[in-house]
Amino acid sequence: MSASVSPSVQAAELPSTNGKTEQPAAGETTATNGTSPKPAAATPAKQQQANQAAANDGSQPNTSLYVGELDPSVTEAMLFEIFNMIGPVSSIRVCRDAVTRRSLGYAYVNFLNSNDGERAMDQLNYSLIRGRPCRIMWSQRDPALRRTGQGNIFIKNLDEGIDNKALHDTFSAFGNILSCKVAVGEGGSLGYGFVHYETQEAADNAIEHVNGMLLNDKKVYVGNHIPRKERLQKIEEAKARLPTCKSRGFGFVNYEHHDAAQNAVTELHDMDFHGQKLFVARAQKKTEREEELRRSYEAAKNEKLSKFEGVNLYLKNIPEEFDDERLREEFAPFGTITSCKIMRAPSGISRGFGFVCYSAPDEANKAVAEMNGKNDG
DNA sequence: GATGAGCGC
Repeated sequence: MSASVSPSVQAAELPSTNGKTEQPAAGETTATNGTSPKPAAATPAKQQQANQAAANDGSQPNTSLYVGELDPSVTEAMLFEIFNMIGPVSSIRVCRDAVTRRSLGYAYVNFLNSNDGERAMDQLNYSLIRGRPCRIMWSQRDPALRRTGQGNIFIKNLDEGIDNKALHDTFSAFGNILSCKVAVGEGGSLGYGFVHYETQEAADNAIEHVNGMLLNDKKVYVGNHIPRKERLQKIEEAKARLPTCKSRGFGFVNYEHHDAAQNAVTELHDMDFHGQKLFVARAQKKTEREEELRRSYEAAKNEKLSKFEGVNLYLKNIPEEFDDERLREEFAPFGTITSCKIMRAPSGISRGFGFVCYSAPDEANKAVAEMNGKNDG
């Protein structure tokens, strides 16, 4: 025998919302006793067929609701009291475990008249039943839509003041919402939630417009919902691909044939690669590479030396208060100065020596002849 | 920081 409860007694105490005689919503129950009215005709068979047909072709029958997030203590009778205020209810069923009969936390509410479902959705969604906000959706027997996750989005960093209704109101601007919920714990909002749209277009629209925006002064994240399993899997994949230590910025590629290696050097050396100039050259032994670097450093040094040969003057006992400009003024009369520098400590204080470089040796010679040993006074 | 659960007589 079914454990469903006939709500006819409670129903009799409710104010009639439509002036007509209340229909006892006993359609789902097989329990009868001598005093209750005859089990209601509930939804006429034809109406049920029509509803089912409508549900099958994707449109809504407007009369069948799924009511979720119910406390296990919620009964058909309680739901009848609430939903029959909207319009005559034809039947209610709280789904229960077949063995333990414990409530599975959801129920079906069927209305007699079309559009009462819509009104119930508007007026009762997220209302508290036994202290818990219920979540109302259209009854959708075909599980395909729920399984694909199409149009399902995830929102995080929600202000604690944002509840189901507020979340629904914010996100209803982007499309038709099938289901919406803020995750809650003992202390209220957990700061994240879900909005499942009818279409992926609506979801994309919501992501585009709300991701990174302020909601109650908090910058929220909005993205496609990724099931936990998939997410963990992605994290693992990412870990596997990432190096465990920092790259030193160089590596080696071995080709099978010399031609290919040669070609790589020709084509890739100095090429822009992720914003950096790529260095591609024949791989050298460490000692070979060190030798080459030492030689090129030596060459650069020699070039500098020869460049300054005969034109660069070393000066010492430069007055402490001199700056480069003042030094330049002193030495300008003897030729064209190409560079001029007083050496300084990191603190900026003059070290009392420096360099003046002329464009030609005879200029430098003239400066030495005129300035060497000269007192600044 | 965080990625639910869910569809019947």
